[in-house]
Amino acid sequence: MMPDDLSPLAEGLGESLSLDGIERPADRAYTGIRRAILSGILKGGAHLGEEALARMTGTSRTPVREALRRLVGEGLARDEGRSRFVAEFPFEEVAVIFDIRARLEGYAARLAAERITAAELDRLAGLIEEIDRLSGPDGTSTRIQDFAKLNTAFHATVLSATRSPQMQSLSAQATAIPLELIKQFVWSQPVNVERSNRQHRDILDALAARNGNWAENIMSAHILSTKPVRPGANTTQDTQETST
Amino acid sequence: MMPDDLSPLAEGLGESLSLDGIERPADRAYTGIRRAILSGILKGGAHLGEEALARMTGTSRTPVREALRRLVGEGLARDEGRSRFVAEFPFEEVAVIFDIRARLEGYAARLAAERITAAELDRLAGLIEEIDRLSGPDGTSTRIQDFAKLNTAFHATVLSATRSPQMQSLSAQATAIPLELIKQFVWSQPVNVERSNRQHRDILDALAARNGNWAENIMSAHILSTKPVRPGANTTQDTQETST
DNA sequence: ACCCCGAATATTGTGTACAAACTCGGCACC
DNA sequence: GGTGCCGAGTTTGTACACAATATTCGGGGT
Repeated sequence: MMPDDLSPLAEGLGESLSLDGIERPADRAYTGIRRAILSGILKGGAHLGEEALARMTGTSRTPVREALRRLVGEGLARDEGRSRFVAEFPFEEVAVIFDIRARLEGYAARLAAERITAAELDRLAGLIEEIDRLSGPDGTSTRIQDFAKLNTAFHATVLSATRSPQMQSLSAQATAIPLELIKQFVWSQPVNVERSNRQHRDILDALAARNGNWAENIMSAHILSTKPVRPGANTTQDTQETST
Repeated sequence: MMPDDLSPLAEGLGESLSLDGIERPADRAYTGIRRAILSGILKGGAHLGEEALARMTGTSRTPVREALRRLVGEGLARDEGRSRFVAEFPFEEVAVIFDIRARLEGYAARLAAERITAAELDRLAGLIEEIDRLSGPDGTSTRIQDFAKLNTAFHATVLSATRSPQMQSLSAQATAIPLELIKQFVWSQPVNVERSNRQHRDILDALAARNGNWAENIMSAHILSTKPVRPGANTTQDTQETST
């Protein structure tokens, strides 16, 4: 049975990897709006009108509404009165989010150290090698997009090794930040890719050793090492209120 | 001093104060389903049929749908295939959630120590006194419901003192757990109310002293002191993988 | 007897119509 | 000339109708 009803305006931006080839409106609306926010097409503070988003994503208002609810829940959009707006991330807030991630994913690494499987450890090792291959050939940058993908996969693997739905849900929320901000602050320095991967190796070692304390602390340090620095700050102190 | 500070997550057990007596269907659906889950009326693993919930809450499927999305986002419901089910909280997961809360709210206390206002400090002091009055007159228990409300208000005040929407959103999610489980594990021992309030006083002192390190650690300890213990465990070790 | 296939049923997904609430602008009245 | 009220337009909220899909049960075939 072939669905002859291939969506009329199917081209759009959607290059989804849906297994069936079709993509349900709800997903298209959600991923479409989300990507628009994360990529900066929809800027912080922009009004999220349902009608306009429905046109933009090629669906109707119903899927858009549900997408908006989810986005509000994830912190990418905010309710304000009756309508919704793209969440804004002032620098202070981004800094807080990184400190939260340091603690959250640190604890995740602790849990993972107890529960991770050999297969998952292998996968982490594979990802580390892939990242190495990225930074190996041509000097450093230009592949930031690829690095981001592999890096996300690495962290996602650790997260899923916790076997905790709450942990995964909370981390997902804490990780959802417009890339603009990250790129702007962190990934401007190309050296970070190699350092980051060295830390990945340490994390893998800690997990393989089943050393929860080590895993928590190295993961926490890993994330703090990527914490953005306020543009106008040259070197030390200032917003370094973090430690334990 | 109740008017100004209406924290977003103050709805815990709180009864909504419908101004006109009218309540919008969306709210009724959301709070209705949420309370049903938290109170145990809808048990873990129960199927959340939209039609049935619409009848139960006296609305139509549309508000129910949006409520379900939000609940999934909060971790109280889970998607499974096409439909939704009440989230289950095995003991291991509850333990993890408390460890997460210890870190999350601990960091919240650190932030609050930097940003809290005198008015908020006063409010905290007032709440502590109210809790004292609860446990003062008649021995201990029976007022667990009142304690829960004041305790929630205390923590919500600290959270809102962080001025961080993400922190508040994440904590709200980490705090949403069916009360059944908490009561069953933690509040069975009546002594905890007094000890808990002594810790509240310490937290207040740390905040008033603007000592972020102290605040983080005492808050973390406070939450860990209420962490459930596996029913079959008598005394020490076992699931005590937590520390830093 | 068992397996596979198909229809009937139940449940969710989507679109749309309509209602309610808010906004903004103009006009009248003070 | 300023202020307040009222109405048109816009946007969100709610309900319902219909479509699509999963599920279950029954029948027929091997």
